[in-house]
Amino acid sequence: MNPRNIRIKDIARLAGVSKGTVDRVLHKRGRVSQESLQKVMKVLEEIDYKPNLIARTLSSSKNHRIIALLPSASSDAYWAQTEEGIREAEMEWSPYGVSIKVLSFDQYNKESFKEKANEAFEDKPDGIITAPIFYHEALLFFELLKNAGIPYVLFNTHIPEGKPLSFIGTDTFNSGKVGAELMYLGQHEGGKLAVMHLDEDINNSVHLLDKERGFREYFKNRNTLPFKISEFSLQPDKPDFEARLNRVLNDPELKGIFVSTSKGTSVVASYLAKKGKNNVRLIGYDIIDENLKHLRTGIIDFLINQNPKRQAFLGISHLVNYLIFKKKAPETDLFPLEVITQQNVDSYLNSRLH
Amino acid sequence: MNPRNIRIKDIARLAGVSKGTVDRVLHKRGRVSQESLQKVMKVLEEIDYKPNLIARTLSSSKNHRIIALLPSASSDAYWAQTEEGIREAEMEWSPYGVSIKVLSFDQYNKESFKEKANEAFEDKPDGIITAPIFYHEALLFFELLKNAGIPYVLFNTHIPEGKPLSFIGTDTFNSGKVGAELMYLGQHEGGKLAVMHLDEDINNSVHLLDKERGFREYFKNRNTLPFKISEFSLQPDKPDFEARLNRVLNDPELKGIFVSTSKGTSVVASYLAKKGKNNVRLIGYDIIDENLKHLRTGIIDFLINQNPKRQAFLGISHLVNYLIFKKKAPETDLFPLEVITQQNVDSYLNSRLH
DNA sequence: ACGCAATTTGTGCTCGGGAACGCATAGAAT
DNA sequence: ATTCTATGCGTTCCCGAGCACAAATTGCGT
Repeated sequence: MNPRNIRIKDIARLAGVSKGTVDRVLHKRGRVSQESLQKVMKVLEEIDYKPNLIARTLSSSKNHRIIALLPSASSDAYWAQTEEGIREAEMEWSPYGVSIKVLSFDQYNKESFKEKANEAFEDKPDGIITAPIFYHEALLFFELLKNAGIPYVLFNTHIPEGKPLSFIGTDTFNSGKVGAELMYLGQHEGGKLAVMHLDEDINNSVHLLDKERGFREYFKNRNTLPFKISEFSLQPDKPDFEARLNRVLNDPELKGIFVSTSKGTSVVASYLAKKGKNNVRLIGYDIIDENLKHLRTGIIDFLINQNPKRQAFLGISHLVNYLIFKKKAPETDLFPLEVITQQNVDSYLNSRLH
Repeated sequence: MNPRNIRIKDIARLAGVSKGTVDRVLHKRGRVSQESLQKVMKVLEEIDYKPNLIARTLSSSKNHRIIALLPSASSDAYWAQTEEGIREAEMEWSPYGVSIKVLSFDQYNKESFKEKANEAFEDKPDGIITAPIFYHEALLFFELLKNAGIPYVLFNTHIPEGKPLSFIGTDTFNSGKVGAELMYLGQHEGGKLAVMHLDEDINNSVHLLDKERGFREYFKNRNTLPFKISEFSLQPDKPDFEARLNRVLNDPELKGIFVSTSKGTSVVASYLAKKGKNNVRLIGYDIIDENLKHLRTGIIDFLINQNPKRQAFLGISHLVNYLIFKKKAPETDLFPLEVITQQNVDSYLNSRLH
């Protein structure tokens, strides 16, 4: 009310020019004489002008269409949570004229991604958010977007060369280290540990291998290494899957399993539950329903939360802030590596998304 | 651009009235004939009108003054982080004309709170955020605020009877359970456990006792209870403090210590470090610098993160969203109970505030 | 000195919602 | 019958930034 904010009009008055001139100086669009420029600059130096974001936005308040290009939610609870985050973000931002269209592709099929990416591009949206799990195809897509001037935000999988507006995700290498730490906790006698990658193509496994590297790194650092770590890449749809998994689980020396994906975690947990085997420490990823169940029974000992819902939600928020409020998004927004246990899982389920 | 949002003007056109009338209907300020009301209501039922938040806010874009009434940051790293959160929130919201004045009181002195609370009230701000650690004094203060129509948000300590706009904090009871779980982890042989409350007046200890209750509850639920839990309330400024603390720490059967405050955690950690005693599991609260140091050396095994910075930041955000955007804040915003370890602490330090 | 073009500067409208204002009409009070 | 009041309803301006366009000024050449 009283000490009102400084407006362009005020600067104009102080500098003895018109608001049009101040506007041109502020936006560096030239057509200003040296003299006027000096006068305005001088005033700007003295006062702390902060444009009214609300007013600025009002005039350009049109509808903003965002496309979310995601792996299909129907096949995978992880991506279902992602889509939930997208939906919540849409509710949050719809009063600002933001609409979000979700395009789903098959996470095991590059062609499907290419097809949907093309569809997204043809639609000429105002912004795109995607989980670029196919490296090369994504890069080509980004090239298109950049040329068309469509801003895009990545989450889940980082492709720095893609130069996105922003990346939202976790530090996969360190999440492996956290997994290892939790494995080591109060379990120092040594034995065998298994790192498992399930159901994943080589294409999108860079960040899974990062997790494994981190996991191994932790034990490397403690030079008295009592553990033998083996890696297993199994595919549940292959006929020999169960046999191979059994072979790993039946090893009496096996002390722990670290699974690199949320879905893989639930698969392994189910097998352990079926065999009634609770003496192996199981550490995996994410609070998807099936993992939650096994966490409560104690089959799963720890989950590392990648927070897919929040990743998607914040991705949209960064995009919207850029589109509407012209705020620059952080280059990378790395989430904390959240350790989920029986006792704190409910507090995660009950907490709000911001 | 094309499928523009529905505006008041559109509703007016569809209903065959003027926008003034629609406005009156929307805001229920009467002075509308039954006939016009019917027409407008009918249109409103058919379409999904969402007011443009940006435009709505513009007209009332005045300065909003918020007062943050907090324990002094100079004496306590926990409250220093709180103040940081306030400052970051101020930066975030200053483009919207929000200014925040921090009033600090002595966390061990009720009179100091009363004095500052009065000062805050006299200032007639547009909103108040406070950590109401003195129960009765806070209630009186809230009464004042309610009568004056000044909205207030609480964090850290919940006083539901105070009927705040919103409470931001953690579930202290369950955080005790998490502490107990971490204590029990891989440590099942039994022994003695100490719960410590340091440096706290009885006044603001309700939530500390909650933590203790939660801690005990966890062990109560596992009926084969191998641990004997004792409680110690010590005050570092008392002459016998060191002696009493020593007596607890020297017990060879002591297996773990759970400290209920951030400051207390660092005090106990320092003593353990000085004595070179690393065979006792220490679990405490918050990533303040001194705790961080001891976490890295392994003196502290786990920290439960109450996230004071984020609590304050979000408190302000809820208040601002209410004041400016007329969004109703959540009644309670309980944070997840974050488990901090050596390996994930950096990811917390590096992550952004939202 | 004049004309014309190039540059500089100012004006005014837009965005959408909020609300004061003022006009018109109907009914009540004098 | 005339004044007064209450009610209904449309118009208009405001908020502050952005931007198009018109107006004003300068500069240059003849």
